Amino acid sequence: MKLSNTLLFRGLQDKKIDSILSCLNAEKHSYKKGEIILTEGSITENIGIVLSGKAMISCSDIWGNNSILSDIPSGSVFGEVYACIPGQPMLVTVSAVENTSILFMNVCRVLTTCTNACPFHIKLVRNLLTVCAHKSFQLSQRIQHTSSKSIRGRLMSYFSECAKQFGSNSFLIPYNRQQLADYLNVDRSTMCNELSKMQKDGVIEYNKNKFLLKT
Amino acid sequence: MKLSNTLLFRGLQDKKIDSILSCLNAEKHSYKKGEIILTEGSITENIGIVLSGKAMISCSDIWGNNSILSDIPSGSVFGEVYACIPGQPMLVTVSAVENTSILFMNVCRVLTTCTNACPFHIKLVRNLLTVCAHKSFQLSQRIQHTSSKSIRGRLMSYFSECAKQFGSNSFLIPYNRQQLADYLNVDRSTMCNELSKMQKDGVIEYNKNKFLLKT
DNA sequence: TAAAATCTGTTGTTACAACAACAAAAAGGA
DNA sequence: TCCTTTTTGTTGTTGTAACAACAGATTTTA
Repeated sequence: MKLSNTLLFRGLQDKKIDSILSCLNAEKHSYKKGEIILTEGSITENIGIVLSGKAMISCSDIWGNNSILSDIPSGSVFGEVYACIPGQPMLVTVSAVENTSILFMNVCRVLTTCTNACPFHIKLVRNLLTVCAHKSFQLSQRIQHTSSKSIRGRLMSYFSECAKQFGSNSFLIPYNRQQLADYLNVDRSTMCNELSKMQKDGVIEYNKNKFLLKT
Repeated sequence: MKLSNTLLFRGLQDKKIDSILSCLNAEKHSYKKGEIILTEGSITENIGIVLSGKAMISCSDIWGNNSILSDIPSGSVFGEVYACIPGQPMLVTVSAVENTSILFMNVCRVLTTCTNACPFHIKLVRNLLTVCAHKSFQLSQRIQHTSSKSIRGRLMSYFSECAKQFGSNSFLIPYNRQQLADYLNVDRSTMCNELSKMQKDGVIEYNKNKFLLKT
């Protein structure tokens, strides 16, 4: 993953990025599939950016129900919310969906006023704002997808968005069945059942992670 | 509502705020209880700040189910996500819960790079980042509160947060019953029923909007 | 202060989603 | 290749939440 291609570093040249990285004490870490990257309840002032692999943000209640808030593909950022609200313990857990390498950065310097107003820092703050807005937007979407009472309604809401984003009625989803169920906050087996029905009803077709939304 | 007391203008002096307002073409508008302020599907590059009254963010699906994402008390900001993602149509509707006056500001200037890097603009961008992070955090919380399968679980999750925020087991909630149900994504009557049961069970006590969480 | 409108609480019925338990298929390792 | 593990799909049962319909309480306003 090239950093200059990410939302966070968009518009910054490689040289500048390097100097920013050292300024922010960037550190690389690796995680195996399933490992926890940031734990619920912990406090962090670092943001992370996924260099390779994939992570996800989730939370679970006292009964062990697991909810996925969003996936974090390569190039995406996490922890920015908590970095921007110093001292706020995390409500969520970030974990590696596959073997993943992460670049952590301490963004305090960029956020506190004491910084010398160098144009790259300012650019970075603006980018961070964009990233934060996108995250917020994603969460709104997730809330929308889980607002329907019925499983079919939730699936359709999610699939509609996928189709829109892919620009095609045929698309891949980044989740397996259990993860999709956790994202939509429903029971996996019941959801599988509903998917079959939808296929029978001619609403969708699917094969593994590839779905076709029939109009 | 004094602007210098808001998160968005924190740390800026009244004089500076005035000059920023004129720079951002700030305009005041008034809305009657129930009126829609921003409609789902529309495009805006303005952010709004509630000067007096109260608003809320909601969305509704094709069946007419209404979901409340968050309330916007006096002094709070809305629309910042869409202002930061130019061209993105709104997924949600903002409406006035009571008679409300709103100050709209066009923040494009602050966001685009062409701005002269005056320190007040930079401060404003940083504040906007904080606001955006808070909004994201609020949405995470809402997702958590609706992740339980049971109504009681959802209520307890929400009440726990309220108690924590108030710093007391006794607290006021900003929603009436219908709104609370829409926030927690459950049926109002069933929720009322559950509230009674919880009171019978000695878990909570309540009177109108005042709740007591018994440990 | 009476009437209207809104909000809250209650009950019974019904539908649908959770759950458990298992079978089949696919992926991963030895 | 076979064996193990993980993932996906199926079925039946059960519980719980949605829904409808209404009564009582509270607020609004004429």
